[in-house]
Formats: sequence, structure tokens, C-alpha cells
Amino acid sequence: MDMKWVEDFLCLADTRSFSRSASERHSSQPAFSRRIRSLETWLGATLVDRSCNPPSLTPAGHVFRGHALGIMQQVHKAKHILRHASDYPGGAI
Amino acid sequence: MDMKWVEDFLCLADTRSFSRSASERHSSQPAFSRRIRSLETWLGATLVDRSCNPPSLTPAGHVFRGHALGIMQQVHKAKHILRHASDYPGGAI
DNA sequence: TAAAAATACTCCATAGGTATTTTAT
DNA sequence: ATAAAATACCTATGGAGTATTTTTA
Repeated sequence: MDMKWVEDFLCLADTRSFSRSASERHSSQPAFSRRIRSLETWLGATLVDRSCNPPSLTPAGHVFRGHALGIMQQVHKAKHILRHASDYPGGAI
Repeated sequence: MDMKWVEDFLCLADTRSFSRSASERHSSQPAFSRRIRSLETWLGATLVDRSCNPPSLTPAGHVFRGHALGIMQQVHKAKHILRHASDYPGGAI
């Protein structure tokens, strides 16, 4: 599972538009749509109800949104801390 | 960033061997090695000291290991909960 | 010298883009 | 009728494997 998919999903949850999200994420609409599907397939759950306009989150999508935010936060935190890890004295552990 | 890379890293942290980890992860040694490098490049930090045998975690690698465990836990938790999200009543939100 | 990791090279799978069709308001 | 998402198709990039060459203990 690619973190990119999670970022895509959070963008889509905000805009509620595949085409607008695709643009914001510097991608074509079909490529963006495919990545959302990849995420859904990987999770084994439908996150977006495409049968209405604008598209809306399914209950699963709503639940996942909270987790997605937490995951991204943790990933960014790790990356930020690593940026300073070279400060640690000594060599390999 | 692919979650696969994080799983690879945790495996390597356990075995302290690229070739053994590659085998456990059902991959060739070069492919596994490349994925670890991809993770290091993405993080902007060296996680493994390859200049000794067996390879050891750098300070950054040691720090990241804790975060990696947390991230994987959160991802698995989300996936597990989504498996039951279809129980939610009602349609899209 | 023997093991383990890195490199070189090739190949294939898959992610991406463009064009088009379908669908929903 | 129009805008947005899905589908079809093709292309290209990058990830994977095998073979080989360094390394390091």
C-alpha cells in the first residue's frame, strides 16, 4: 500500500471531486481514479459512493478518513524526526 | 512511500541480514536491497550500516524502527476495522 | 577465502496519459 | 445538455530477476 493512495483519498474526501483532486494532485483524472480504486481493493472496502454527484464517502470511507489522518500524521512525524536523527552521537547501534 | 518498504525494514532489523530478509520476504537479495535503499532515500537518512558484518542499524535506523512499528500497527488496525465497516447501517455519508 | 551485499544488465508488469464513452444531474 | 467519472487503449517507467563483481570479516 502506497502512502500516495492515502494522500489521494484525503484530498478526495476534501474536494468530493475526482477531477478536481486529480488536478490538485498533479495527475490525470483516470490515474487518480485508479489509485483510489487500488486503495479500496487493498482495504477490501468501498470508500466512495460514485453513484451520486458530488461523490460522497461511504460509512467505511468516513471511518477510514480518521485512520488515514492518523497514519499520515505518524508518517510525517517519523520523517521529521529522522531529519534530526543524524544529530545522534556515536555510530551504528 | 510503500508500506512494503517498512515491512522490509522491520524484517531486516530483526534478521540483520539482507539475504536472509530477502528470502523471508520472498524476494531476491538485490530487489530487497533496492527497496531498503528506496526507503532510505525517501526518508533522507541512512538506516543501515552496511560497512560491518552483520549489518547494523544506524542511530537513525534505531529511531525509525519504533516509528515503523507504530505505523504498521496503525495501518493494520485501520484495515481490520474496515473489514467490519460494512456493518454500519445507512448508505453514504 | 568464503560469505554477503552491491552492481550491471535485461525484461516485464504495472502505473500513467490521451481519447472516448457512459452516467448522472 | 453538460459536466464528471469510467473505460479502452497504448506507452513508458520503474521494479524484479539473473549473473557477476566487489567487499569485509
